[in-house]
Amino acid sequence: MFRLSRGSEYAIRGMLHLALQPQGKISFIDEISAAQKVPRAYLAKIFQTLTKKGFLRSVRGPGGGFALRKDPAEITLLDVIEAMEGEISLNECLIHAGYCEMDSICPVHDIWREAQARFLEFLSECDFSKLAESARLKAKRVKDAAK
Amino acid sequence: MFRLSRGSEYAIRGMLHLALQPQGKISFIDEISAAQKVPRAYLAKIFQTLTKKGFLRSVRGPGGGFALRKDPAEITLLDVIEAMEGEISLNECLIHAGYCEMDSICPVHDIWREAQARFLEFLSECDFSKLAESARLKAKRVKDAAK
DNA sequence: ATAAAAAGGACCTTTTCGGTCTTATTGACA
DNA sequence: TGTCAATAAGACCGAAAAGGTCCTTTTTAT
Ligand code: FES
Ligand code: FES
Repeated sequence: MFRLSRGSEYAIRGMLHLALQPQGKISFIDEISAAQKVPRAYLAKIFQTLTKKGFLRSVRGPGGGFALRKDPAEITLLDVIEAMEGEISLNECLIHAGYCEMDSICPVHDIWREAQARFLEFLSECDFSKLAESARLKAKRVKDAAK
Repeated sequence: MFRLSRGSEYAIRGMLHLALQPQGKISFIDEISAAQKVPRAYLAKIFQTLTKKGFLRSVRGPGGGFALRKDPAEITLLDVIEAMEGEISLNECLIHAGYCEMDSICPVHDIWREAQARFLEFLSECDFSKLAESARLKAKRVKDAAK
């Protein structure tokens, strides 16, 4: 179906939520899953893997929760998506050179490579400080319009 | 996993095979599936749907087979992929406006829309006459190198 | 000690993928 | 007219992935 997984989407929404908090603030899963409308248990699992991958800092025990481990500007959309889905390749043939015996003949190969490169580049240009910024702008616009 | 389906790949390889034949030449499934290393029965099914979608012309009975129905230059990669996978949208939220209640707030939405637009544009710029052309070039290069 | 959090992992249902197989049709040709 | 070579149509299937749930363990603030 060629669609990003829900897991990635949830991960991104969750991280964005954290990026919008005051720096270093610990939020807990319940709050985030409610705010972002993501199933609690699922989000918990997602945050576990994001923690293992080094994007989040987790604190256990009462008052515990999650916060970003890195500067939002240091985390790109691509990073998060790859953390969730593994390395992205549009096509089996792109996974490792040599997988496809037709490499040297098949002209579609080059198209995939180029399309993928552009796509990844675009995603890697988008970091969470930018996302947070534009989320704030959007929220403001909505508020202003309501007045 | 964010990968194009094999179905699309096979479809593209099959169409490319046809695009490389002299115009109007009828090829049969057996020949194509052997040349492109695609399971015969599967390719047959794929060609059925490509026929229904108007990309191929099919001829039944002895000596029957398939040929392109349109000028190769009139068929783009995007056309074929969409024929196989349905309309592409990177994200559930992009399928129809209004699906996602967070449209007006979520900043990721715009990123998806843009990324998708670029991706689709790229694929729609690649038609089968170009592909055939570069396939011929590649084949020639391989042959020359073998000398 | 208690309770509030995350960590870890087993398990589960539904959907999609990537096919196969069987049974029609169709039509060229002997 | 019968036979055979081809596609058409569609039922069916196993494996994998998506998208979760649930339960137990560990940590830790109070
Ligand atoms: S089929 Fe492998 S690169 Fe085209
Ligand atoms: S969550 Fe729907 S657009 Fe971002």
